[in-house]
Amino acid sequence: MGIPNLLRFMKPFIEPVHIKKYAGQRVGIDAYSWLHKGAYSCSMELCMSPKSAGARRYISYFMHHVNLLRHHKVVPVVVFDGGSMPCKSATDEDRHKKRELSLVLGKEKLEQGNTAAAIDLFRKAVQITPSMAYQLIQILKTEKVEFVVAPYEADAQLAYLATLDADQGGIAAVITEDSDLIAYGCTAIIFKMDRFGNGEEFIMEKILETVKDGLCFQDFDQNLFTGMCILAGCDFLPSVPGIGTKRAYSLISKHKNIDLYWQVLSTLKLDKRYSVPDDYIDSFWKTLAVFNHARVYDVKSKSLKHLKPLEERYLNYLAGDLDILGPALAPSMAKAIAEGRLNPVTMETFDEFSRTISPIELIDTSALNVANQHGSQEILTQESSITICSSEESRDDSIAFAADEITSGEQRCNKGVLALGKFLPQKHSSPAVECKEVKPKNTPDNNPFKKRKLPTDQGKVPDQNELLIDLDEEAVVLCSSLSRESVGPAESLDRNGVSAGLCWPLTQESVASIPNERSSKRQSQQEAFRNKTNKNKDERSGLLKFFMRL
DNA sequence: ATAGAAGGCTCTT
DNA sequence: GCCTTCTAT
Repeated sequence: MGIPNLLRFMKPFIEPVHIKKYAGQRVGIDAYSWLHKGAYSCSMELCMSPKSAGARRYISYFMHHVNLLRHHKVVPVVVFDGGSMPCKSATDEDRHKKRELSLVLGKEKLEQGNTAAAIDLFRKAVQITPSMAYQLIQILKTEKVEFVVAPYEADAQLAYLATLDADQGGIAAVITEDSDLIAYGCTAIIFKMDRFGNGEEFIMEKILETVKDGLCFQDFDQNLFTGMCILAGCDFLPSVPGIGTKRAYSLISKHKNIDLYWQVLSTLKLDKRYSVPDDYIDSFWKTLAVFNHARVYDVKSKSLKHLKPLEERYLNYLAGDLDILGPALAPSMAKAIAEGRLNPVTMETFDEFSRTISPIELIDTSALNVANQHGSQEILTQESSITICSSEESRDDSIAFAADEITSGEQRCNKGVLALGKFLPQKHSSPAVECKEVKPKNTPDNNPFKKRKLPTDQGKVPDQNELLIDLDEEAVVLCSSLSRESVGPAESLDRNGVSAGLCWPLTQESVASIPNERSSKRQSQQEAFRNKTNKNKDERSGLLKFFMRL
């Protein structure tokens, strides 16, 4: 993925950073990278029973990270991939086939009882489907998190947003794992951000002016930098065999002038050591055009734009063939895609039965089982309680868990705390008011946003084991990802049924600040919860309830 | 002998 | 993405 070895090559210019550096600013998120990481935590479930509650752990993972940003006052802007680029289809096919193979092999191993090997293969088989993205989008909507589905590459969309001012919907930096962002000329990128908010920062401006470890990009501009990336190999165009980041760098360094690319490419072609495919030069120009002028969605005009305005000279080497950027889309379509209503691959409306998932569902039922195992004593804390009413299995059980109590100062990720509560008997497995957030017109989706597809026959029937949350006058309902407290508990239980102590990624520092923060914030949170609660109540009429007494 | 590319295995909680 | 092996100088 991305440019092989580019990050290692650029290491001297990449510095540690904490997300709080961007407090008060908008930061873009490459949704795919978090979806993919989150999917590791439930790869088996995603492969074997995509509709189970367990298969949705990737959403919890994602929302945790979103909440980490919010905790640090960073405004997240989530960007999803849209349609696939024609020139990338070879790469995509390849990956897809490997994944399908792993899936088949994984199922075989599972049947043979070799779980370890199966899990291994399922991890390799994990794919991010449009359906997964769509489900996450429903959560983002209820959580009022800004998002946009790119017409094509999310990377291009992110790079575009990074060129805008915040008041125009722009972002100050991008969080991703994909080095393609560098090739797109993104100005500020945070790689490898962990659950505490620590990451590695790449600032384009610094790179272009600093000299370090024998590397000097002072004679480079953005365009040359992108050219170097392409020479080193990218998803759109494999490099000439034998050329990697180092040689790409020296090739560009040696010919730093306007006509450089012609010189670079001809020296390459003349060099007997390398065999340059005949169409390489042509492909090179086209790839450069993609990185420079990819189609992106412009929220202001609600239509497609180019990442950078098209110039005459690019039109030349494209020979007018703009289709390599992906087909142009009518504004109405671009808008529907961007807003997550239209599947960018099939151009069909998302299945109307795709369930709208309440944030509350993020609570994995396994958490309930855990609570059971541990007995209510152990999971009691005085401060708060959450009452959970599960639809089927736990109607008589008397337990729950809640959020709160982030104490132990010595550990940097402290105990997620369980509090008490009890399961309410379930009275209304009622024809629950359906969640009708989306009103599509036609048919089944199952079609991925992009490549990496997986047959996910979407259930038309809600899972039976969803949690139901009831409301109570004196209770404040927490919506799972609305606050630290709310998400903590569910996630703090790992799949072995043990409180994992990872309730919230807190640094020593932020742990120290919590008490004050909490008292001052509690009131407004209560208000917010109440509002939200009432709204949810109306909307979902009794589906999913989750109490917290304060 | 050495630099740089290519290939293999890992990644989550 | 990192670590190891391969290959060309």
